[in-house]
Amino acid sequence: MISDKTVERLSLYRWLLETKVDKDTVSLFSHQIAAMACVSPAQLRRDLMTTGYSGSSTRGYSVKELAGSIAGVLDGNEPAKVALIGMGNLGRAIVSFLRGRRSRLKVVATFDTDSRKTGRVISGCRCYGQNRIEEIVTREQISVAVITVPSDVAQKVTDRLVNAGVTGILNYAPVPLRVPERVYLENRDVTTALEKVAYFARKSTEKE
Amino acid sequence: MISDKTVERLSLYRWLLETKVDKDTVSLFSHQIAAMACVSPAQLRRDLMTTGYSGSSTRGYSVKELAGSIAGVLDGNEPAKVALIGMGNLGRAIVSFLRGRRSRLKVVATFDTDSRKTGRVISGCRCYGQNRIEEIVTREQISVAVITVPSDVAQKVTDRLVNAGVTGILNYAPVPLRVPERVYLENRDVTTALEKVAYFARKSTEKE
DNA sequence: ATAGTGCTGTTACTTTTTTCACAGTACCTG
DNA sequence: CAGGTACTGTGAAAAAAGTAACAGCACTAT
Repeated sequence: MISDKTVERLSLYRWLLETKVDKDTVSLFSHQIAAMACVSPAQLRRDLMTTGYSGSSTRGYSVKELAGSIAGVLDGNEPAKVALIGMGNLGRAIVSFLRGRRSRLKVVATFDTDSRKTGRVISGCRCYGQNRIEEIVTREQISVAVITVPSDVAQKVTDRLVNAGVTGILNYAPVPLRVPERVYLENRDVTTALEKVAYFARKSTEKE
Repeated sequence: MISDKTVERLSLYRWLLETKVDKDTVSLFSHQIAAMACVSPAQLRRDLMTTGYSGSSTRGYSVKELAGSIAGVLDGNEPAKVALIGMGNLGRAIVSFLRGRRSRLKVVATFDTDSRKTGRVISGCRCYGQNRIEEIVTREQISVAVITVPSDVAQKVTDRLVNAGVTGILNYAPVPLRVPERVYLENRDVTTALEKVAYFARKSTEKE
């Protein structure tokens, strides 16, 4: 099993290869990719081990082949279907951000309780009432959910999503969620992140 | 020096103590707080060691005192000043999310290049032109910045912020940023996070 | 050809983070 | 007031993550 952090970096490497490399650059050395990703060359090579792809000692890694190799690890046969629950400011921002991005991830449904939003297409994606979570998630075989609802309903929404078959959750609500072992959960609370940054920012200035 | 992860969890504990505990609950045991935070009791106790605060073996931790003790570690004398650069959808969402939150972090300025936004107050915060970053950051002694600009200008904006004295950066642009040693950087790319979740979601369903 | 170069893949090591386990403690009970 | 209980604080062990180091390779230059 590939680790958390490695998967994250693989995703980054691929993105760099696909978007930040000249079209006429055929191959790159580990230290070049590592520099772009701001990691050590050793770390990069170690991460790439998990993909099974081998570079050449004189030419480095073929940009195209490496990207394909990473894709082979990260991607499934078809794009993962994603639901987003809670079309507040943050929810809308994320949906529109994800639109126009690469299509390995497809936001196929959004949900809200506000009847002014439900039934309409917002940021290019159909918004359903939250009472239809089970129905739509099951029907569309959605496996990934992004939670951007207020924190007091986040656990309830989560339980319903998990029940309906979701196995990965990206949580932006500032509350820890309880999920079964088999469900992968990533928390992205803005406040906590900012407090952490502020703490280290302060420590950094205090030292001088 | 307290670690990354510990600081994050301390921030979470405090939030739980302040918002998720009955006003008439005077004290809690480690396993109770740990359950709320979805961590192990041992982890919680170890984290609390860094604050120097001690609980009682029969009563547990005083809610009020513990929160105060965590604050003593996390907070500086005055609230940290925060700037947010890039008032697109995501930037506005974050600013309005942070407003009405607790005031240990104060978003004192936002920046954008769009002249329809600059000079106005958006989501309760004054928006300046990006050409004034140095001026305002220096004048207001802003130490923390949130970056929500398009990825192609993120590095340039970062360099200017760092130059103007920012020592902590929360980066939402999907690009790795190069910062000097002394500056703390936290990346929060949405796409990468989603790809990671999708990967583990898929692994989870594949196993069955 | 052959020596030299500069890379890769991988193993061994170091550091960081988490978990375990238990001595010590304050209270409660009869 | 002795024995029991359920907790805390923390050293020690384990696990995870990152770094260093180097053998081996493919090519270049002479």
